[in-house]
Amino acid sequence: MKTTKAQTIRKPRPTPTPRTRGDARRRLLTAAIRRIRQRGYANTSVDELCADAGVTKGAFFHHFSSKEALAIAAAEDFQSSAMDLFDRAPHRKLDDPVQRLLAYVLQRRKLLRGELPEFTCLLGTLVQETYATHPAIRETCNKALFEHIDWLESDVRAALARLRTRPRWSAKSLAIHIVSVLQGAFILAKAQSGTSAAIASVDHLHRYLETIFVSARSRK
Amino acid sequence: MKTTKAQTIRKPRPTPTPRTRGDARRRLLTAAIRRIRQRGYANTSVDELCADAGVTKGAFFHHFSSKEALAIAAAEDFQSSAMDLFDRAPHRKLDDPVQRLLAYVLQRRKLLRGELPEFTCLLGTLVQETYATHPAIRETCNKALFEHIDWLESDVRAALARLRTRPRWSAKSLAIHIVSVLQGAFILAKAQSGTSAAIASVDHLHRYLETIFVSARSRK
DNA sequence: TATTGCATACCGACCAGTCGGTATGTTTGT
DNA sequence: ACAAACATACCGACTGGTCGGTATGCAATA
Repeated sequence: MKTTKAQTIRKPRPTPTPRTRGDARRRLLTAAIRRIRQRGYANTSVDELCADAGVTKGAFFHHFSSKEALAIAAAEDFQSSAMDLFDRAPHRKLDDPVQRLLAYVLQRRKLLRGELPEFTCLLGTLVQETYATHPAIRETCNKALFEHIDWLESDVRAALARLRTRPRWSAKSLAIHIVSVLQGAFILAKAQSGTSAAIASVDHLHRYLETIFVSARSRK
Repeated sequence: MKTTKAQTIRKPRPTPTPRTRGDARRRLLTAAIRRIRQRGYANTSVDELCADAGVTKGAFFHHFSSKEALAIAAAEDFQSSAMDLFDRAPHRKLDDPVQRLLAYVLQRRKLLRGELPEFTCLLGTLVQETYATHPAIRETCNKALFEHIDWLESDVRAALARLRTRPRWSAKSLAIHIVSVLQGAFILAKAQSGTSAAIASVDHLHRYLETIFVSARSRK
């Protein structure tokens, strides 16, 4: 097991590595977010991920202790990117919380025009596959999903405050419903290989919100 | 590689197989429907499935040409069982299509009280994981999902006929939305390891249907 | 006795993770 | 100012084990 001479001297120049040093982690995360959304967690191998990211296995296990650890990091990264995307949207500056909510739904509707692996949710994909076998991943996805729900809830709460009569359901339950519809829409889009069903469902969600907050006249 | 005599004579009594002959296919389907819902397609191995079903690999590949073929058969079987379950429910005999729809949603809500691998949808789980890699599975799930949607659509259509004013959206779009909400609810249930979020979402769906078909006074 | 319905043994491909090693900074003692 | 000492980033061959699928045999039924 000591050094065999033949092994010690391998190649004079293994790779000149023209790529910038230090971005392997970022590249792996990006590759994972794309790949897992497209092919699922179990069906994505570490080798594929490395090839995708243009790094080696050594780099992978230098930055992540396991495949599961990468998935967890990817879920967290995905969530923070998503929050950025939705929180920086111009309609966020609207004064009316009802308008903010409706604009959010329309923003998501617009996103459906892109490609499938771009608009689908990593969290939903991941958790569906791993909830029973990888508790740590499940918990991370749950946390991220409810972070988003909480974020929505504050707008729902503000919108509810403008209603004349208090409904029997909570602000949180409606925030949950919004996320639920979106997740379901993604599944139908995958089944269809198209977005017409997803759009139809999101449109109904939009109408539901209008019915609640607009048709029922607001206090203003 | 020809037969070695020592291999030919193995054990005098390999297994008396007390199990009834001829049910291996059924057992494999049942095992697959449970297991894939719980652990996903890629993470379910043929060996596990065989162990679960109490059959051997030989039996597996006698009945199914591949793992993919089993998944397709399981999806079809799952769909026909589900149709049975919902179509034979007592509330199906109600005259009012609106009541039938509301009762359907309540039935699904009630199912959420069971265990996760029992009420979740094999089709949604399967298609999310395989849509990009197994076109045949995707297509089967799509077909099954839209069979269910079509089934719902006929009630929606009948319910719409009772409304005074025709809405701008189609009967099919609402049927799609119903399925979408349910699929989303399953994802949240998996993330939560609980059903409170799923129930909240299904309740909003129920209220939406009421708003459309009940609150808006019907022609009767 | 032929066909169907399994059982057992096995195979090559692939997979997550390891390990010995190198290349490139960064800090520190002099 | 400079080099030794250390730390970080990365490389890629290798391993033990698992996977889907195959080859072959045999027992029960028709």
